[in-house]
Amino acid sequence: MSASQTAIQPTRQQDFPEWYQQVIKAADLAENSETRGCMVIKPWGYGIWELIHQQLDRRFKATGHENAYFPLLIPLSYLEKEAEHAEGFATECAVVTHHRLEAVKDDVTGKTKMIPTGELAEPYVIRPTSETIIGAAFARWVQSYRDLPLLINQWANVMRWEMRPRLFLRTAEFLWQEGHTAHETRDEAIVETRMIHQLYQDFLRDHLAIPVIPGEKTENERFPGADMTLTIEAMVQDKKAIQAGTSHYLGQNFSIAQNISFAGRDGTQEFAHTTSWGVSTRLIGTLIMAHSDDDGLVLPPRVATKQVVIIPVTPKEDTREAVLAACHALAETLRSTKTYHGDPLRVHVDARDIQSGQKKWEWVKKGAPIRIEIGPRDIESRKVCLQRRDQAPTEKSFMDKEEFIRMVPDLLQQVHDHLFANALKFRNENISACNDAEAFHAHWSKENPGWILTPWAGSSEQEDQLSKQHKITIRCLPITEAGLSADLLQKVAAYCFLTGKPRETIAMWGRSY
RNA sequence: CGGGACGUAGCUCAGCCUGGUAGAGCGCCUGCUUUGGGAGCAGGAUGUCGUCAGUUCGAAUCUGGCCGUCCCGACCA
Repeated sequence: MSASQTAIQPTRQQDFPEWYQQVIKAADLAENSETRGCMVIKPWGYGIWELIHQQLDRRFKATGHENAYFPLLIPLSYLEKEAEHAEGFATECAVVTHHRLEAVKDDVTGKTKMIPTGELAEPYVIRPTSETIIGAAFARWVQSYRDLPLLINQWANVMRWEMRPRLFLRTAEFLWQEGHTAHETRDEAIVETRMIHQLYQDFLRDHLAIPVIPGEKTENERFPGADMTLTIEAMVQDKKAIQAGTSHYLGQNFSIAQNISFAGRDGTQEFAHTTSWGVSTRLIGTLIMAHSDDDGLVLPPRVATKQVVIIPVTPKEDTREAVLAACHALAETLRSTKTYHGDPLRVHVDARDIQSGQKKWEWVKKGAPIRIEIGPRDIESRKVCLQRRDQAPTEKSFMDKEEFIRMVPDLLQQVHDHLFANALKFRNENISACNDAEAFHAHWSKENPGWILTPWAGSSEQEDQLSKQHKITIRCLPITEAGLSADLLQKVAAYCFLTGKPRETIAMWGRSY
């Protein structure tokens, strides 16, 4: 392969969706399975999820939540209880209708086929989300205001029969966490909804190096059955939006439908206020699209299963043993003495008997944050050859070994900060204010136009009409204290150009995945 | 779910129009050479041609159903 070529083809510029798929393949993250719309998550991809899981789980527990597990199959009648919710998920539910198979021999071909039999009296829906079945449990568990708040999280798989699957971003089955909480008052439930919203923002910033715009969904875009949906919106490198996490205040809709009621402080029966919130393996798709480049995956250090990869360079047979020993010794020192954000460093020595150039490119494509090469000359000079994934693959620097050991956590943090800064800069460059109809329509005639902010006082119908016309949505009504610069916000006019009315909110529009 | 394209070796694809039971490149294995770089040469292995049926003496090739993938649309917290 010639040196001028990128490791991934096509490039982001040439064909972004195809580039995305090629990165997943080159980094060995996941593949399509025989089962329609479902993915096989391979070890390098699953490792990212394990780290996301582990690190988010700590935050959930630190804020008082406990994990539990509920059934995969939900009685159809449960789903029917909340009408809006049922309607919202109706078109993407997989349904289990039988409970056994019968072997039937085909007289013509002689082959045995398994035929479903034993039809169920009541079908089960494979959970698309668990509000209803967890709500049913909550109804039993909550008797008194003393049982509240009830703060539960579940790590699980869910199934939504999507028409157009895309690895990680939209698959028929995906992994996620779903938090479900019940509270005594509206205020407490809203505090919870907002707290998790903030937790997600912090997590994406501090762990995935992804800046997000936090905001509220419009009624059109809300979770079916919710009174309020808060979202975090990430911009990826083709300037589209990805809804990366949501936190819903469900009001008393589900508690009334499912009778989650309790004896209040004054002895009267009251309905609980519930919330739900989740992030999924979609985060992996988001981080791929946010950070990766034309040479493959770029992993933020905290979710890299191998943060430092040491590549022995063994040009001569007689120094081979010494080089390998030095590599293993360095790895062991790093593992046992250094930490990054409280976790022991994850260090890997790639001692495979293949050419070191090939190894290097493999780790470039897999996105290892730091690569270290050690050869006979480096041992002699007590240096290491340092390469960072946030820099060009050809870039290298030599560093005193002791200094490197001391500096590793800082270097990882530099990689993280660099990724975040780049993503933030890119996003800020691609959000603008728009205050008149002509500019608004012109904006969406461009292929990759980025997001715009507009004053908004329109109706749901008007929102719907504009969405259909330009294949856009109001990504959110941004929380103005967070995410967006005061400069930019000031540029949004006080009157809605669509209606002529004083603006009620600011709307952020974009195309999305 | 509608419109289009496609499904042949691990990957990318040729062969199909004009039916005679499979090919290339890359990858893989072996050997030699090379060695601060995804190298070179030589040899080798790998396919019930998505699946089920039909037409035929004979199907990767023709016909139909089904399944899947990709693109566009609809749908999508």
